[in-house]
Parts: sequence; C-alpha cells; structure tokens
Amino acid sequence: MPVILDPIDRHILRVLQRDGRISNVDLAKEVGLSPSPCLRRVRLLEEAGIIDRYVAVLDPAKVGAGLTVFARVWFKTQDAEVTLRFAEAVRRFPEVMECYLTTGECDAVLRIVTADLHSYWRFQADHLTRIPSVLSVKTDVPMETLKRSFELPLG
Amino acid sequence: MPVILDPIDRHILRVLQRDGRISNVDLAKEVGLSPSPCLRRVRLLEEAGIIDRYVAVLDPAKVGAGLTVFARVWFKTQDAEVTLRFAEAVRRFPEVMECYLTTGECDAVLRIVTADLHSYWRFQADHLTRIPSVLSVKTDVPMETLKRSFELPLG
DNA sequence: AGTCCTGCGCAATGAGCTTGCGAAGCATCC
DNA sequence: GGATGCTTCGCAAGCTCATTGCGCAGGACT
Repeated sequence: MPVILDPIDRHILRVLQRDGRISNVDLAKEVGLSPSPCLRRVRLLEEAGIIDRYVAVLDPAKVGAGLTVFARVWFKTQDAEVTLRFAEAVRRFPEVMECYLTTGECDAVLRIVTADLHSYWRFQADHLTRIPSVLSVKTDVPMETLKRSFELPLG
Repeated sequence: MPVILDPIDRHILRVLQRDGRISNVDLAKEVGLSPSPCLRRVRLLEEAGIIDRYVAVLDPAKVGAGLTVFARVWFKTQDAEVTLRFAEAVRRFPEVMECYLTTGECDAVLRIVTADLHSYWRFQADHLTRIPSVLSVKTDVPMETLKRSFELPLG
C-alpha cells in the first residue's frame, strides 16, 4: 500500500505539476522511458492518490476574480460544534478557495477570491460575519502577487 | 483582444477546472457542442491567457509536504529596493508556494509548505529570517484543512 | 544454478485529436 | 427588403496518441 517513489516517479511528478496535459509519449521521452511503462507509472501514482487530480488553472484577473483576500477568523467558542458548523458554512461559498483551522493567534485562515474590494466587503458583511461561529475577522489584502506556484517540492 | 465569455465558455472553464484532463469529445458532450468547435474554444481560451496552464495536483501528505504554514512578514523599511530583493529571495525557495505583498497589518503573506513543523522552523530560521529585508515573522499553523479548492467562481 | 518476481520495450488495435471545408444563422448596408 | 459579409457550427479524413497483451532481461531468494 505505501507506494515508494523512485527518482523516475519524482521526475514524472515534477513534469506533471508543470504541465498536467503533456502527452504520454512526450512525458516518457522527458523521463527516459518508453510510453508503456511511463503510462503504467502514472496510473499507479493516480490510483495511490499521490496524483489527486488534474485541473486547469485560470487567470483570476481575466475571469472577474481579481482580488485575493486572506481573512483570519476568531471563533466565539472553541468546541467541536462550532468548527463543524463553520466548516459546513464555508464549504458552500465558492468565494472561499481555501480554509484552514489553525492554532495560535487565530482560529481559522481563509483565502477568499472576489472581483474587487467592493465585492469582498459585501461578502464579509453579508456572509462571513453572519456565520454564528464567527466572533471577529481580520483581513490581509494583497496588492501584488509575487509568486503563485502549484509545484510541491519533491526532495 | 478582450475575449468575451459566453455561457458555453464559462461552462467549459467550469468543467476544465474540475478535470483538466477530460478528453475533448467528453468535454464537447458536456457543454453541448461537437468536438471541433469545442476544441477551438478551448484553444482560444488558452491563447487569451484565460486558461493559464494545466497542472497535476498532488496529495501534499503523500509526497512529504504535509505541513502548510502561513507566514506574515514585516519589512524593515518600505522602499522598492526592499520588496524587490525580498521577491527575488522568495522566488528561489520551492517551499514558498505563494507570496503576496499586502497593505494593512503586515507587509507580506506567504504560504509555505514543508514536511513537518521541524522542517518549517529550520526553514524559517535558516532562510526566511535571514532575508535582509525581513524584520519579523508571525506564523499561523493550520491543524486541519477544511477546504482546498482550485475552482474560481465564474459568475 | 534454477525459479520467481518485478519492470522494461515492442507491437497492434482502437480511440481521440486536428484541420479543412461547406452550410446555417445573424447583423449590416445598400 | 434582399444581398453581402462575418461568425460559428457540424462533418469527414488523416494522423497521432493511448492502451493492452506479450516476451524478455535483470535481481533476489532458495
């Protein structure tokens, strides 16, 4: 069950993280295999869940989702009930791209995507702060994206 | 130059954000077109930069990158020189998946991925706090991921 | 040395991609 | 009001690529 990753597997993963739609023959050439064992390895990586899925990455600015906001959230209380309800609420909002429960300064970190600052404040007022679990919200608003990578480091 | 998105284009984008490797014939069926005009639309979306790229999404836990940390960074000063050097430094670290320059409470927000908390503190001590621009760092450490979506809302 | 096991390359078949072409819908302009 | 030009569709042909089964080589264990 635990699939070991040899250098060729890591090479495959590195290439697929850069180009998820590369043809199998090109991928095979890149990693120094013939097409069939290369495809077999990819299938194994998929079945093992190491490759979770393939997605198209859109340009946020060009589809009316130009603004990213990081919202740090504090809960009213810290019980399981509260986090569960918060999770359910958050899952329904497509604007919330990521949601993490944290320990330390705040209780949750959200990455929220909207068209502009106007839409964001509307979302926060109308939806985010109305979730019963939420005590308060603090935002960090990026003015510029310096780096946005999708490639996990593979040792 | 400004490419307009009709409902079919948005439908295509929605599907490709969910499955970036769907075959063109299946995609065409899904959106109610024949394969050729469907492929043509996809090509146009790619050339317009609306589709930026296709990537394989890996399971972080299974490739030794199980820990995500949000680091908020404060700079020593606020000039262009400092941000430029910070950007260059950050770009070289594969652990830094995202980096945003922010306004408000802190100066930058980073999403950093490492194997575990140990590796993170080592990274912060050895690399992050040694960037000359950096005055201080505060971290928010997720204990649990409630949501990790790659699908931008498309109206 | 013999056997088992794992992983590679090769070849054939079938599916999907890609391009050119003709037709239909629609707006514009005499 | 009808003709013209533009856009975008569907169809068909050629070609690349994915997929599967099979034989073979190299290493481990007996």
